[in-house]
Amino acid sequence: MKETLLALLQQAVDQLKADAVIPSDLSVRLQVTHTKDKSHGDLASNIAMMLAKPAGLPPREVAQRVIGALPESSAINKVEIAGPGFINFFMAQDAQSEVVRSVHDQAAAFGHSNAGQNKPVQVEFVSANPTGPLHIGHGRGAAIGDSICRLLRATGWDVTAEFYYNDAGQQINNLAHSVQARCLNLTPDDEQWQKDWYQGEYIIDVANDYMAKKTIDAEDQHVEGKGDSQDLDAIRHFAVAYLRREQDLDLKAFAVDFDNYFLESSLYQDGKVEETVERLIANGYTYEDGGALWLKTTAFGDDKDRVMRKSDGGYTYFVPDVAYHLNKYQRGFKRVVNEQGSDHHSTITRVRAGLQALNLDIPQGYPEYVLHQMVTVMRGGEEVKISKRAGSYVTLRDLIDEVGRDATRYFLAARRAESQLTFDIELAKSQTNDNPVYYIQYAHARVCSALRKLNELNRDYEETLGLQHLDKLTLPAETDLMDKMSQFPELVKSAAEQCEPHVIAHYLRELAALLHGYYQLGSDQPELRWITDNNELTQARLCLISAVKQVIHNGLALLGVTAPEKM
RNA sequence: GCGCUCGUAGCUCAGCUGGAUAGAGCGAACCCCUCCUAAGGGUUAGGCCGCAGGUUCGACUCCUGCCGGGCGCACCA
Repeated sequence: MKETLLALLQQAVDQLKADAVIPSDLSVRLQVTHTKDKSHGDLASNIAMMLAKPAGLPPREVAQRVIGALPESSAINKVEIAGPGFINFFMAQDAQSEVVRSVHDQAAAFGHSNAGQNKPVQVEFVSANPTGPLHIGHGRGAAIGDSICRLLRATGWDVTAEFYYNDAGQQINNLAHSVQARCLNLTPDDEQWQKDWYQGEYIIDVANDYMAKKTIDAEDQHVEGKGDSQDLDAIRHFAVAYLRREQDLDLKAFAVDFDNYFLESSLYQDGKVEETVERLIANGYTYEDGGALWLKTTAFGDDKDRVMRKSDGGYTYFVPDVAYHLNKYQRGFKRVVNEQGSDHHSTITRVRAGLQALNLDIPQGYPEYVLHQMVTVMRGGEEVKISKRAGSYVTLRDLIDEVGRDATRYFLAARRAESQLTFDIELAKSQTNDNPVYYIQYAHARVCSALRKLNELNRDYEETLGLQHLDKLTLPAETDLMDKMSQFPELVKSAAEQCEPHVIAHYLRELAALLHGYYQLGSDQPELRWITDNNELTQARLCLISAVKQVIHNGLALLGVTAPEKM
């Protein structure tokens, strides 16, 4: 419907250029919006106000000219000039109802597009250190990152979801020592216990399994516990494998899948870190000072230069990061999205600076970042404090077990990434209308329920017949639903472009509200029920609500939330 | 102190990359089940969009400066 109008407007603009009302070389960005207020029609354009200046005419007069140049179309019922110069379009009913047909035709693909033209994009998210279970912050990253992947896939991108394991740094040494200490039956109260060791209970489990010579059996790794408390390398190897498996299981329970797992250690093994460093040196962006090797990140907008190689010979964390992103680029990912916690935002400048300093024509804004803010967990009005060192924190697994996967995913993805998020466990668990997840899912189930009811009445759902009688759907509640559904494809497109899954969550809440309102009409006036004595009308209505059901299904799928048939 | 980010109804949040009188939900006050799930619907109340300037036909949206919250400012990750 919107596309139709855009095409018509384009013709009108071309005509105005031909008539020399506006300069022929003027590039015009056509804008058509869905109106908030139905008295303003269905769609509106601000084109006249945009063209007022180049045309040298008052906006309302330009509007008159645009309308005059508009080709005849059966899709448009009425056109009005309003306010400062808006052109309001009242669309014909059959132009509105065509969306119902589209949904039936395209089904699960409705809302999808080929905007990405099958180009490769890599999305890196979660990327937690394998030093402990995933917590709610990782959960937010997982929910957002995975939804971004789904959005990009839906819009025609060739997506690779990747998890980067920092399995080579100091944190891993701390992990190994922590496990070793537990193997030796040390506790955090002992004098030998160092303060940067991990105190969590799970470390004891790792130590016990290692000593019991258990085997870690996962997709890409098979590691046996050696049972030797003196072999730190073996402990490290086992502990990392153990925790990676735990994290994988958590993610699986969260319905988050990765196409690739990338190990930081492999960058060292393959000499990629050395290679990167040498290239940076060769390009003249480094210097030695105080026994350390520095990168001139200030040449690329950083506050100060950064140490690459410490005086003890070790690399700082961002060096393998640069090597890793070079690797991404060389793997052919011209577009990369990194979803991570905003507490890591200082890496952005460094990684980008490092990539620029390689002189390989990697674009300046590479890679893209989506940063999410912290999550505060509330239980019964009390904040649940998260402290990793002390081992007392809300794990993702706990949340999934207590709250459920769907609600957890929805709540973590329903807010803009940049805003802080308060996760209310009681609210997420509640199965009432307070809870948007159930509200939306119920709308889906409600349609399913109506179709079941039809069967109980020994009547059939006749889709073809219904689609032939969509013109009978003229109630405001019905056209509102059509209008809302017709917005879905553009919404998905923009959500994917902006990497903003939360808009899908909000949209679904609104669509569900319209559906519930439509249902409720039948309480007051039986003739407004979905199932009536008039079969043609009934079938048309069933087509409409089936379409809504499909759109809710498609939208929830983008968030990784299920759409139950029954609740 | 510097950088990033946020500041919209009592609370939790939207506001489509500048558009028409700022929207939802919860909470508050009422109202609606002989009816396809009341896991629902309706009505009312509630706002100097943090503050002050600027940009223009037009600003919650863009720019600048303050104020306030979060995060980050290591030869840590």
